[in-house]
Amino acid sequence: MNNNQHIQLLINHINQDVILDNDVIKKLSSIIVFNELNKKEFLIEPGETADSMNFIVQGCMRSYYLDENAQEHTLQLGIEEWWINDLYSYLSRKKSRMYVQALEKTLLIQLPRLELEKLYIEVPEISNFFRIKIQNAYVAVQERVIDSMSDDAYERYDNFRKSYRNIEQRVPQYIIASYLGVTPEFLSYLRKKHS
Amino acid sequence: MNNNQHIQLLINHINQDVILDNDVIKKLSSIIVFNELNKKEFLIEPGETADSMNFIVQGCMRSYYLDENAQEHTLQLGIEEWWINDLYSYLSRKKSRMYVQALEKTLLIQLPRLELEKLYIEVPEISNFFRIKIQNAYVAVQERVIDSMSDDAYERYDNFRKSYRNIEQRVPQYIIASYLGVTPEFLSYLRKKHS
DNA sequence: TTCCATTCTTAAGATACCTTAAGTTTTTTC
DNA sequence: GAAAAAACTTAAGGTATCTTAAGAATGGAA
Repeated sequence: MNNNQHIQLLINHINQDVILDNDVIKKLSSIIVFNELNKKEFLIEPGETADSMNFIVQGCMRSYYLDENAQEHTLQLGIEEWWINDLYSYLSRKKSRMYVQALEKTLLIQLPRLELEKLYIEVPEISNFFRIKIQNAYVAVQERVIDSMSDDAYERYDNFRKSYRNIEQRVPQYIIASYLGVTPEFLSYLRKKHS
Repeated sequence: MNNNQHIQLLINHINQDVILDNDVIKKLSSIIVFNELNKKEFLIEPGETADSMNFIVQGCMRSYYLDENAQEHTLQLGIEEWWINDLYSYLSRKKSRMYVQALEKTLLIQLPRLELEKLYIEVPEISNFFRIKIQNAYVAVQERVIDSMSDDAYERYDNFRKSYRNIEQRVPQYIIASYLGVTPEFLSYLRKKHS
């Protein structure tokens, strides 16, 4: 695949929510930065500030943080046509406390914050699109709070498999466990019990 | 207290984040709606759509939802000078699945969405202010996900007391339990054990 | 002031989930 | 293709939290 096809993937994705004309597509294309990450490579590490929106063209990524006991907790997973970021750092412009990492060799389209914000002024559709994305991110996080309070671990795992059918096979189980908030051993036990 | 003093409370609150001149204050004042709720009265119930931003002038409120087993789960608590809402419903304009309820006789200042959005166009400071509030809401929810994965129930209770010192005394313990994600019996047990 | 409803506590027994440790399987590296 | 590293499984024993049920304390209404 060449860069034009990659850009087309992004345009099609955005077109699902708002309509972009050719002029806007040209403007948007002009601020795109491609970034290729190897497996296990970090896009963001604690102390850095997230300064772009990141669209996965090809590959698989996650964001996670380490608690006081150096335990990993995965906050977000993403594959092709998902956005990945530390949205907190991006929005607040403060230093991240998280890692954003490639789980496979991954190709990203990045939209730098400063140039994107200039585009918002000229192109309300782009502004609307990211407003919707940020709303969705809020809803997704709130859903997790709700789930973590009302569901037990197996129900959460079951929900996860339904919502992320394509992701499950590509991600090690210990990372799924760290997303669900259980130990890998307990997830393994649950899988056996319900199989 | 009279309405002008109540409006002043809101203005002072907003002034902590952005600077409003007299002209803006006049415009903002003109869209304010006061709303008084009795104890246990609902501001929002499932099926309704949140159509205003709601600032607590006096009183205490919470938002919660019921899971499949009719268990209450408290998502947000607020007292004087806090905002309370179902932000998901407000932002997405979809029907709420939550209750937003007064825990005491409560006086609100409401800013209707349609008029507020008109103001955003004229007054970027107001738009910025709510952008910051929504960012903060996102961060707060994400903090809860992180806490629920890394802390045990007593740590969460301890964090809650530090963050919401003024709220703890005004809210029944079973509601705090439903915020922390534990049973009231277990919270009672924890309090005794650590006292 | 009394009564009824609401909230809080206590305790016993049950369950979900964790810790540790060891062995097995799969993936990566050279 | 062999060796090393990473990921997964199993199982035993422990801890955190829940369920149920009953009684005690508190608060609101008449």
